[in-house]
Amino acid sequence: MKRNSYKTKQRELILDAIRSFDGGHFTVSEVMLRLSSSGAGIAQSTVYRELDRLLGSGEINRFETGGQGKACYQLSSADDCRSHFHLRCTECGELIHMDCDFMTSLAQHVKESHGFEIDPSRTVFYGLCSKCERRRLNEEN
Amino acid sequence: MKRNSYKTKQRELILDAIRSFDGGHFTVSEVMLRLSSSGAGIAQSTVYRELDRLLGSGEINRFETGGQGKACYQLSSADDCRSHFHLRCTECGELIHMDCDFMTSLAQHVKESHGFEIDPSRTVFYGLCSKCERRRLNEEN
DNA sequence: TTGCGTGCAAAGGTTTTGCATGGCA
DNA sequence: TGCCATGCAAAACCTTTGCACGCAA
Repeated sequence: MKRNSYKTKQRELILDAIRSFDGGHFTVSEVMLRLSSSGAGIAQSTVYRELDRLLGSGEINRFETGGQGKACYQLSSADDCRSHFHLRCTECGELIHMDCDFMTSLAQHVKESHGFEIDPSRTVFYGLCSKCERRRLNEEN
Repeated sequence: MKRNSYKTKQRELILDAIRSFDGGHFTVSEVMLRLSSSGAGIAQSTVYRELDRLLGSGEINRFETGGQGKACYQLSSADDCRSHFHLRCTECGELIHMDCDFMTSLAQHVKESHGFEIDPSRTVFYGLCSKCERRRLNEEN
């Protein structure tokens, strides 16, 4: 038997909690919150270890939230993530899915000119969405 | 008198240390190292507070290095930050700085076609560096 | 029975904060 | 003199790790 082979109640509960975010992003503390409000007494270290495992097997993705804050995770889904990139607004937090040929050539360019194989499923562009940029401009006046 | 008004020896020394990185990136601990090797006895909290101040006044930028590691800073210079993106290898963790015109047109495209203003200083591409990819290919055989 | 998984607590590392003292203006 | 800036240490925060016990197979 190798690792990741046991089916335990904790793993089931953690997966349930993760799925309850409906494909959206979540942090460790958010998972903990859902677990404890469901009455499950699961240690934080167990959550961290389980997320590491799911990360390793590709079942979830982890992206960076910026700053020294908490790590942000997301369930990977079949059609998701392989073919497109994500944009996250640093102001309102909205996650935008971007299917775009330009990105394909971007990955190609980075591969050819910089020898780096980009993984779109793990890459998030940070910046300002149009709504927040407009609002910010208005506030400046 | 408002804040940021006093000229102190510590500020001068910290600025000197920052400039000694020659426009390159640096972390708080690296700044501390240079300071202490110069014989300056400056508290870490002072460095943090000074960096916060410089960040607020726009004299330096902070970008996301990924993971829960240390924050990475860089002196802001007019030409630098527009085309400067980062690549992080998910295998070995190496952070690669990529100065590239292609990225400028990328940002332009995303802005025009998707209405999203990318902030290069906060965006990190994740994937495999050439070394790790080669190693992985070798291991598969 | 075997050894992976879990819980608990402590450790680890970076960043923040409180408070008394020091120093610029 | 008035206050901001500093130093020191403790706290806060997220994450990792060590170890003994529990439990799936």
